[in-house]
Amino acid sequence: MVLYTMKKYVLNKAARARLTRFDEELNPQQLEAVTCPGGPMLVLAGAGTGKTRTLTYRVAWLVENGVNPSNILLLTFTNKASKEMMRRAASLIGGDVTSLWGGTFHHIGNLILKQHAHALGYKDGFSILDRTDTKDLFDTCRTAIAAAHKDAQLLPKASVLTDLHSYARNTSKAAATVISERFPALAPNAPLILDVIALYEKKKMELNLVDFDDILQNMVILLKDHDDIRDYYSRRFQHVLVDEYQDTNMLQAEIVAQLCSYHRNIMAVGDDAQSIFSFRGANFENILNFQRQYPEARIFKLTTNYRSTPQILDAANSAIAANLRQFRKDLVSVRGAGEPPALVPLEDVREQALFVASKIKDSIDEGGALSGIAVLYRSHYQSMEVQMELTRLGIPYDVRSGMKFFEQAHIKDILAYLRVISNPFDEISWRRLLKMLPGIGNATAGKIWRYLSEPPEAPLDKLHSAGKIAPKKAAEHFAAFIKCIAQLRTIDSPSEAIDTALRGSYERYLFLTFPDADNRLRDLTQLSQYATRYNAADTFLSEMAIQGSEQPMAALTADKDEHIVLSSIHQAKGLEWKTVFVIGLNDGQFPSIKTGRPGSWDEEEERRLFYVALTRACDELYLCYAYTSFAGLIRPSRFIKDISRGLLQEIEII
DNA sequence: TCTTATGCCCTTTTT
DNA sequence: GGGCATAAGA
Repeated sequence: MVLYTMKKYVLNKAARARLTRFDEELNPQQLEAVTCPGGPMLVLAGAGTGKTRTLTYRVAWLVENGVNPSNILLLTFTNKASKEMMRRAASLIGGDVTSLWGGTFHHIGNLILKQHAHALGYKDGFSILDRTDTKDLFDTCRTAIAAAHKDAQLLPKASVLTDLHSYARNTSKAAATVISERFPALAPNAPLILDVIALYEKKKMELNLVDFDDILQNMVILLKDHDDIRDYYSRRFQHVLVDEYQDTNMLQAEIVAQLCSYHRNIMAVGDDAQSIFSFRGANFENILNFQRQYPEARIFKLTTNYRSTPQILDAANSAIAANLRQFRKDLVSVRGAGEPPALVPLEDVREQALFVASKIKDSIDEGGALSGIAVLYRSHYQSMEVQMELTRLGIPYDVRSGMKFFEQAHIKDILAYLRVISNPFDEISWRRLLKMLPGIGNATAGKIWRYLSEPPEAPLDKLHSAGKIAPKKAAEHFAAFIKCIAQLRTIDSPSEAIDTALRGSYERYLFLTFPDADNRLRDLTQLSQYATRYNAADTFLSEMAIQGSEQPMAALTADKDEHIVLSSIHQAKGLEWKTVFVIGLNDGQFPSIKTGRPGSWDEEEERRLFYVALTRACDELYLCYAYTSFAGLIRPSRFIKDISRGLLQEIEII
């Protein structure tokens, strides 16, 4: 086990002077939470009440009061959020908090797991499966089980199996229970589904692979079953701060409980009305249970909203009021009056795109900042028309939904080269690489993998003789591939490895396969650039898998230009814009088609999502819906009708 | 007959 | 981008 050196943290005089401003810069509610001496605390913070601010000042206050930053753990929903908080905390105290551990559960979990991989039976260089890899592996397991049974076509698709399994693990329930409770339609196939899941778990271990849920589950195992490990980390982290507590699941709540078991200085911040990740096992009842779990907990409430005008806030409060399962807390805006949110009926999605784009154009012409505008929607595909219209008008935008940078085919392809070197048992990546060769499809790739994985020789050592299994058509390409892999084995630097894989074999495939090969090649060159900051492939690969959504490329592309944001509401969480357009507010789209009856649990979650969307806006809010589609007349979202009459202002488009 | 390649649908939300 | 049906190939 690695021991960390604790350096004494000394605060300089200038920093102390800055800190006297705390009571001027925080309201009494925030100040009380920030300066709480310790013990378990739950901060119930409504939308726009300065949650991030409170956490940031808390970090600064702790350090100011002599806590070494390396004894603080800050768990956030995205890595970006924790970096931003750390940066601001550092500037508050005019010191340095870089030794603080901050990031997502998965990020911190990966760091801890690396230290103790052997204790859990992993070999060195395990690969982390991202969302798409997980599905791939489930698909191969599904096919294998299907082949052994006649009625296999009844098996659900890999994506359904992935969700089901993940949900079961995140809620600590048996898969069979989840099937009967949440997927009753699948009940007749339950035995077969359980077989697929069992095979998936077995393969993952054999292939030295770790999926996202493993990271959490392994953390729980390490902390619960290994007294020395729990002792070490729970003593080390004198203060544990958790943001977005309403979106933690069973495993995460358990991890938090274990990590703060020694000092019991836990600060959980959350808002039950913004719990929008229950499909992933998140349970806002963790907030309720907090008081049961820590009976001595102090509760703080933040109810002053600094973000939105009273008109926007009234509409949001009115929208969420229909939810029965919630803590009541009406937020009060301190801002001056503004315009009521606009309700905009439009003929169809095309008109909707035209409206949004022309409004944005007007705003720019009047000198408005692009960075103050966002278009939010329920599902990624709803953004397409708006994207087209913005492109036509030459308005720069950044899309934050759909495929992640690291989930794109060409990125995954090139990383597969590095992955088989780092973890030669990575069947997923082997198959991916093999299928790129002409004439090799699923079946042949499977044959070659079975040959490679046969002991006693290691897969990488057997590769040179695997060409004989491939069809003649692939011979030339296969030889080049073998040569490329051999070359890669001698390279440590991930950046150099990417270049080698590109030149040695991938570039040819890229131009033969993708019409937009130029763009993709540019991405890969940038990826290689980015990789120069890592000197070992496995750290590079695991970071890439875990921080998938962060898109570090965006920062590198030097695209510092102003742009508007198109985002799913889920990804917009925690953010704010001066002007917000919420589009596609039609029943069937939002709430989505699968949503249950009014009053159901599903519907309440969708309504919370709606509430999150409305509360992203500071000054201007547009709620757009279409009244026709290719299918005929469609209805506006039932959530719009929940908002009291008079709070919205209907706009007529001529 | 087993495989690979291709064209045409549709698209929840994600660490 | 993924799933699925179908055409083409070996």
